[in-house]
Amino acid sequence: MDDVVIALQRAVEAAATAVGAPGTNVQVQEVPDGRPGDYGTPVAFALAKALGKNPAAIAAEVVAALSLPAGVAEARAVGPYINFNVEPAGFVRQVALEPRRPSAARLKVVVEHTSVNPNKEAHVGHLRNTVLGDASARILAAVGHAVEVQNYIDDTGRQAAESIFAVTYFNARYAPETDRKYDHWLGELYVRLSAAKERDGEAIERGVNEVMHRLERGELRREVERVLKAQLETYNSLGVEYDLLVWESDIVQGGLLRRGLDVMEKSPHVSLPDSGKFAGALVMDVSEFLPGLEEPLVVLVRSDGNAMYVAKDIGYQFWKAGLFEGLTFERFAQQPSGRPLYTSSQHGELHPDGRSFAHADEIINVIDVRQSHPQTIVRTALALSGTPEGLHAFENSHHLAYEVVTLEGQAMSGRRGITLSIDEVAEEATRRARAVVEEKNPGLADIDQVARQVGIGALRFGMLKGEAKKVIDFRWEQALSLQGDSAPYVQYAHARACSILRAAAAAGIDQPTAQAAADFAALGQLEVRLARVVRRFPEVVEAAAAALAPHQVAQYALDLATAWNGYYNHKGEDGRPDTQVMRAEPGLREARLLLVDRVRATLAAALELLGIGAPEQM
RNA sequence: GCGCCCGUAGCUCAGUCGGAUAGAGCGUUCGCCUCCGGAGCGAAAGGUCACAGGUUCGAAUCCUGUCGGGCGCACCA
Repeated sequence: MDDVVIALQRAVEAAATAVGAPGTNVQVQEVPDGRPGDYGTPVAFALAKALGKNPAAIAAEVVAALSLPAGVAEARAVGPYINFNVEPAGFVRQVALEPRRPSAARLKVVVEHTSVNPNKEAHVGHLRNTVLGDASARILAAVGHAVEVQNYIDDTGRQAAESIFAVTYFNARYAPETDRKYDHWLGELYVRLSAAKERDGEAIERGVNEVMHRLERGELRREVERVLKAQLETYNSLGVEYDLLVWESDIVQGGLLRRGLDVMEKSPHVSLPDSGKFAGALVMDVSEFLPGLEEPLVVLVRSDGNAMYVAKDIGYQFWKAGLFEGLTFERFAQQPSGRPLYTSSQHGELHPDGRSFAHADEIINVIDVRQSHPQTIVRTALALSGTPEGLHAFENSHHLAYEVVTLEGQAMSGRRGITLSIDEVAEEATRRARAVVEEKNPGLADIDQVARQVGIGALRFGMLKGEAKKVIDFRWEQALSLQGDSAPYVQYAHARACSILRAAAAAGIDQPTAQAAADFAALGQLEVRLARVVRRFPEVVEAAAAALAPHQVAQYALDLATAWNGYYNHKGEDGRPDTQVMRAEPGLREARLLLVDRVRATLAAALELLGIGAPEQM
């Protein structure tokens, strides 16, 4: 059987043709609570204009001309609206047993996220990036894309150099047993070095510069890897995994920078002025694509011969789009789920384990909104390259910009000590969740795991439930809340459904048994309302993927949990519960059970897309 | 100065393509476990959707302007 909404759309279109308005675009939407009907359409408004009659009259006419599709019980004009009631039996049955899937896309999508400087522990601002990127990758994969997650390692930057130099400068030695986690330990040295610049600036400058040169030659890879591994531990503990680490030093040594510049140098927009402000530097004129800029010239290579970050990124983006090769890879680690993590490497191979990287149809860069300007310039370079591939990459690359996370209204700053690490927050979140689980459910077997799922879930959800372009001011009570608009609210709804299904299993009712015995005709309006929300899931996922907006999935999860909780607690006119599942009479019981099972699976799927666990008990 | 983003309940936020009475959570007040999990549910109170014009049968949503706030405009990244 066709999906009801699609069938209704077609039926109304046919009726519109019959009353003299062929080709009308019909939208069918859920009827707001308190109005008659399950689905409805405002199409009469549009027809009124075309046909020169009033909308209510048209609505009546269309109703008369309608031939109702299977599964729809009734159509009626409600003022200018045309509303429909579905047949509960068929509708709920379809929702429960024949879940729709998102339409299958099949593009290669490269998502770059995290990309934290490997010189200190990651903070909650990075958490937002990572969680947003991770959820986006999951959602894109859910609609059928082949997603590759890359994490860019800026190992040749000043920040990495300062941290590494700090170790020798302070003659520090890391003691794994007694010292803090390595990235925290190193981060502290980094801050100390910044402070020491006041009295010993010149020597530190010399030392840092020397380290930078060694980094560029890839000589200090082990040192960088050590911090990186500590950072990855943090992300893995949040349920975040990657496919590939791309090192900036490899981009340079592997020739991506050179090849990118070769392409750019052929562009008529790129020049090497021999006089003026930019004498001796390689500059790109972006005015054609970015008009109105005060300074339309962007430096790619400085007059001293050093490439700007933008130039390296251009090479990297070209490579992502498949304009050229240049990187080789090797296996780096096995991640908790078993998914292998690869890394770029000077002595790797092009196709390790038969894998192939980059060659993206679509490129998504998760990076904070303050980088919008340089991101735009990098993207513009793709267009200015003058190559068809570059133009294609330009059209298919997106900057997923998100606003910053502030701490009590203040911008985070490691140097000023205004910062909050992910590890610290995650630990506290888990601790709080554990206290609640112990109180509510003392005998729970895997309490540690559940506390993690709930605590980390709350944290992730807090980062994802709103739009990316809104600033998040981090506050403990809000970020770690276990009630209200939160992950635990959704998880609780899920656990509640699981509990009913456990009772069913104990009574010997499994899926096939339930399907054989279910009497969907016994269902009513309450089930239709719940099923209506369930039905929406695939379109929500599609929309979230198209808009790169994981918050739409988060909001949906809340909607579904609310609908389910409302159903669960519903009382009839006599004040007694009238939606019980296991205490309902046979037939009705099984039909409700199947719907509850679908609710459970949908809640779990929505949480999964957000990277949040769905414990069966909590 | 130029550019981008934001402004919806006391606070934090939802609100695809313009559609029905603008919805949640937190906080406040009241009610609900002799009923499958009360981390829940129901109800009350709380709104000139920043402001002013415009388009439209219809605007929180689209357009223009104004006012507030944030961010960005390096031979840094």
